[in-house]
Amino acid sequence: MVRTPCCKEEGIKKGAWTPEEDQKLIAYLQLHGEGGWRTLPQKAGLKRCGKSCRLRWSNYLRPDIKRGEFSPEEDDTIIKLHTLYGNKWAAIAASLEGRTDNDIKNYWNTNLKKRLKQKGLNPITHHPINSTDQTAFEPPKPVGSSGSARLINRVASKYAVASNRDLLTEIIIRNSTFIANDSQNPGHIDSPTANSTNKMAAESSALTSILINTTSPSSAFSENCSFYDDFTDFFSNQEMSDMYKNVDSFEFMEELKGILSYGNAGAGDIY
DNA sequence: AAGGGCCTCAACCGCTATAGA
DNA sequence: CTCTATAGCGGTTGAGGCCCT
Repeated sequence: MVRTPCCKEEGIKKGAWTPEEDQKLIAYLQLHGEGGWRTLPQKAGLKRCGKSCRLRWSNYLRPDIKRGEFSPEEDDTIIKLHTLYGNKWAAIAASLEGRTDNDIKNYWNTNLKKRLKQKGLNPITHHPINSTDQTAFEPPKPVGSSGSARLINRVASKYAVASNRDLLTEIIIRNSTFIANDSQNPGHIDSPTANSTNKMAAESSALTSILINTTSPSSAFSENCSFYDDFTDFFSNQEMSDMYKNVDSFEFMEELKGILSYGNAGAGDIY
């Protein structure tokens, strides 16, 4: 399709916008509203292409744009949504009021990506770097699998060596409690078709089974782990999907990483 | 003080999607 | 259905500021 170039005409200014240009654009848009970007520059007295005007407005001048530092809550949201969406900046921006996709993209590339790397996580997959266990570290599936169960698989196979069994037990059970509570939240799951007590019992049972039966943890967790399988007996696909969206895997991961002997996995059993 | 390297982020580029004539 | 204008998206660039030597 042949398109008329929007920014290649003679006399079109490029580069940083001056305060005068901003004022002209704001004044015009306040008077006439958004739209008609192609003819806007001429009408507003700007030597810019329409696209440049639109971007300047939508990324910088719009009154509802939030500027300044990102809060820790926003950081968390971006990281979590990046796990789900990847580099879909517009989708991520939709969940952060006042932030533009450009802002988030820049912030990700300059801050969050580095932060994940420093924590030993691959910023693309969000999985621990240098993992060789592809079974346990497969990319997340958006539907039909439980984030928490999968996470436990990963954590267990990677970090269980030289870990403190009691702490691991406590954390996983707490995480299971969270899931059970979440299932009772009418905003998340349509109806409590499965008894949440049974769910917790199933999870605890699966967990106990894993912990008791695992004597060579690095392979046993991923190869023999029945945790995910047990989950599927008690949760519908929709519930699994909802759980995946809502379980706070990153907090969970961070907590585990702080406690387990991360990066120091030598030979040994869970003790 | 100078200058070189690094970092940040606004802006641009190229492309696709969508609406409407 | 085709074509054009516009909107939107994600990747990339480069100016300017900061920091370190």
